[in-house]
Amino acid sequence: MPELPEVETVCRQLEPELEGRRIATLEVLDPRWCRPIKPAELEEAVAGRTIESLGRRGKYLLLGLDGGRTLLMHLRMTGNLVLVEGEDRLDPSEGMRLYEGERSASERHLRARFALDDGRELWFTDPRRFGEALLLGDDELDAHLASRLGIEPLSAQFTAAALGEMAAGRTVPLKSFLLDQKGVAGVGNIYADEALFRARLHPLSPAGSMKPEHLEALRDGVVAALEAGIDGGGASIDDYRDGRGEKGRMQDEFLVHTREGEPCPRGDGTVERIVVSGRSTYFCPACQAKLRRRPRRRNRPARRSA
DNA sequence: CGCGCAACCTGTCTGC
DNA sequence: TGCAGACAGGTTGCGC
Repeated sequence: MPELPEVETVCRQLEPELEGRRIATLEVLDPRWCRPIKPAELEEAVAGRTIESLGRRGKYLLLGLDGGRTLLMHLRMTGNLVLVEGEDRLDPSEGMRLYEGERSASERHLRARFALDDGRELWFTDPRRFGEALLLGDDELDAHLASRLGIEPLSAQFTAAALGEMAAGRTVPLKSFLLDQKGVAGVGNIYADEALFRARLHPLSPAGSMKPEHLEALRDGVVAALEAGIDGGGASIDDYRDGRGEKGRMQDEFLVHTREGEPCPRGDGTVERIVVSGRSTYFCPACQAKLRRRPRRRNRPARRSA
């Protein structure tokens, strides 16, 4: 679920609220949340620390603590990080009335809870339990991230040339290419589809088949898709909630993702769904032309002039 | 090395 | 209504 725009939204909302706050206690309710270390160990290491920053790298959230350590969190498919207070505590996301003693969905799925020094709480909820947290020293942090993540797509380093270097010689479909976090960090299934549509590129085109104009288009498409996601406050297809427990609006703005059978926004054709490396993939076959695999230039016969 | 796919989990929806 | 099966935003590790 949460891709770069969703994580960025949470980050922007919570950073000003959390910066400078002291963590009174941390309670880890699900041991697999912080595996391999034991909940008690993490709770002790985090309690009493002051939050210096909340940042994002790819789809990771980085909670910077005093003492030179960072709590790295990943929401995976269904994780949420929500600041709750007072009455909201019953259920920050649904506003449902509960029977006496009944636990809300958020409470049932609560994996970890930070109590802050101002009485508010930061909840990590996650129905599917894929989400994770890891406490790292600043030196380990860099190595950990560097081995997993490539270029930040909203940074100046993300150029058509850089994209070309990554794609050179690759036969993977463009869709899979975009999903690889070691290339472009933060693009997931939703924004890969949206970026390819914007770039007018077919999801099955081999990554190495892109010419300079395609690389430009893809760079622009990725940036535009991600910025639209951030502007829309993220996409809530199902579980995603922002840092305040609210749904995003981006799901109403999708150009092709989840729009199977609907007319192409450019009016060119009908959106189709295919499966690429196991993931649902939506595109318009009329305006996203499939590129031919680039032939290796070897013994190319001289072209005849017409 | 590059690539595709199953596995990790739970919840929800569809079709019989 | 009940139940089996498919499917879901991500990442990792394994096999080819």
